[in-house]
Amino acid sequence: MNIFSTYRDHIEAIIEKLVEAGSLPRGLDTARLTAEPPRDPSHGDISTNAAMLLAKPAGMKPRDIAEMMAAGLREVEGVSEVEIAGPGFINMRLGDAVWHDCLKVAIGQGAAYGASDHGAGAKVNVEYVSANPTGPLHIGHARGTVFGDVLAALLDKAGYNVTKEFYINDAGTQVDTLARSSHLRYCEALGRDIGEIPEGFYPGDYLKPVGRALAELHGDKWLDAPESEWLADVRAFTIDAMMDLIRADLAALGVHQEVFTSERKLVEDGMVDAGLKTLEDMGHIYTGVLEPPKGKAPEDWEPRPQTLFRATDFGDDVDRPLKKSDGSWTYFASDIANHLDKFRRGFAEMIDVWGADHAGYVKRMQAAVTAFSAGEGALDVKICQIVRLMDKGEPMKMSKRAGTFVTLRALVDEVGPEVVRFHMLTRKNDAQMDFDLTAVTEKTRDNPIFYVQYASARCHSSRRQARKYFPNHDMSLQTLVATPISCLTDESELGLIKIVAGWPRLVEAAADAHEPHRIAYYLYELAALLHAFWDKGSKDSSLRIVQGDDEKLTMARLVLVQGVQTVIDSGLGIFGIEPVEEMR
RNA sequence: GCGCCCGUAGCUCAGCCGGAUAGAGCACCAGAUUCCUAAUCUGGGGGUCGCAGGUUCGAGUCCUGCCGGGCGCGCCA
Repeated sequence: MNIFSTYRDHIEAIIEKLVEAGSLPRGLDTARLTAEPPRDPSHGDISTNAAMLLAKPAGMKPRDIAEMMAAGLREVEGVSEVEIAGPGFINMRLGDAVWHDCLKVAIGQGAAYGASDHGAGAKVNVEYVSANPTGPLHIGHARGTVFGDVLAALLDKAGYNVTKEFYINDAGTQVDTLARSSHLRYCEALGRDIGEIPEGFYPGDYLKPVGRALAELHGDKWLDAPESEWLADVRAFTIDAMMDLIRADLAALGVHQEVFTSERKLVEDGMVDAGLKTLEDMGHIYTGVLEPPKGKAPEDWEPRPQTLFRATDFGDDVDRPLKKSDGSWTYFASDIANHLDKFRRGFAEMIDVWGADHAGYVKRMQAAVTAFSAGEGALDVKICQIVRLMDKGEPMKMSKRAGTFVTLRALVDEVGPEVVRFHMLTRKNDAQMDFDLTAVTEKTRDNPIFYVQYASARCHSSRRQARKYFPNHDMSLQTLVATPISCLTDESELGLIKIVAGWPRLVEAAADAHEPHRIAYYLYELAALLHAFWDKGSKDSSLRIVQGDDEKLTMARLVLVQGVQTVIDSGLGIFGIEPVEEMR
């Protein structure tokens, strides 16, 4: 149940009645009609723009429409007060009982609270991480990984049918380099002195075990063999090993993706040829010559006829090449096949999470999706800006020599997966952000994850206290749901309840906007209200949660606390974080 | 040269597909504290929302042009 959409329905019904009565003209468009909490709570609980929205098409004054609607709204169950304000806002106040009901519904649903069928089970594909399989994940992957994972969880919560996908870039020249590097380690494992790892090879120690495994499996048959004999086998073996490494890194962060699509396999299975054939049949491919980029022409640039995709027909700036000069497909070509494959698997809605350095690639990919799906498919690309790793307010230099934090795993080991997950979502994805190793583990209000967890701990603490005072009182969820709570009328109590009641709406809005960071801000706000309420109890003991001499009031307050806990559980659940019960 | 992203308080950032006097945290100043604890709370000062136009009942939010910062710009992925 979403209280705001419930009242939006009431508003629409009233408009309909006014139309029937001839007070408003027929055919009014109410798509942009809102029923939302006003920014300033003193204006009421729910505000609607209906009168202002309808004024022009109806040819009437906003305030006249507002007057008519206000009369109707006053009759709606649960509405205690209706006011017309400003240029024609209609502000409603709801009776306490409405909010009390919301609270009961919330705790009754537990951690599932906020889940809805908003997405109507529509299939959505979220592709994220998608790193080159050439080594362990590094710090730069952290943000996009967490972002994609939590966005997927958020969409799932909002009622979409979500698939979490990893696209393996295993078809380019970089995996040949990987194979050669791996072969070097294989030689090393067989006792050959390889000296320093030469330029142009991957130097990481993580290839040593791969070399040893190759030696064990294949003996010395590739020791002095020409590359053509071992490259494919070594490459396949090493990519598998790297993917195991990456999957382990992801698991350490709490990330588990379901589908891993191999670029190489797409190419080998002929998916790229078939996909591009589709585009060609639609007339979106031609052979032409591109202009050199202005201002920054490559030195060896020379005009050359190429196989091009008509990206300019779909909003891109220039047409994009699909084939390299050696005749093989470009990365873009196989990525088209990748997205076409997803589309054919039933995903009309696709979301890709990319790093900032890929921003220039967005338009062409969206153009391609629009082209091959004839406008039926939609691709949203979420660009995650870079994260500056800091320590005590100073940027950390990340050279491989000095840096112990170049790998994602090292970061997770240092501060814990939950801190990484939460902190990466405390900013909009397209804003740059800092990750301060010291600050994220500090126990202060400045550290959002701590602040929220502290609120969770206080909720549990109050229950523990209550049990001490009333050891015989059943405090199960069933009992709490049946507990009378009409005594919760203090402003701070109702404020908390309203935030709890607003949770389903927030989940829907965050899901629609593909903006998981809104969850973090909401939880922070909820925590702030709880801490404020808690502190009020130390000034006015009648507001303390646990009232040693008033069992009924204590139980009612526990319902409130349970509501707060429910939202924290639900929100942290989306983040993949376990709420704490105590912080001692 | 072109494209994308960003520009809101001294600092770091929110601002819910245009809405009512622009919000937090940090820092600074002054106070509070029997439940989880000075790890928290209350109050205060502080902003021409980069600049200039435009769209309309109404713009931090949409459009155009500038300024400043970041990223990218055939045969890398």
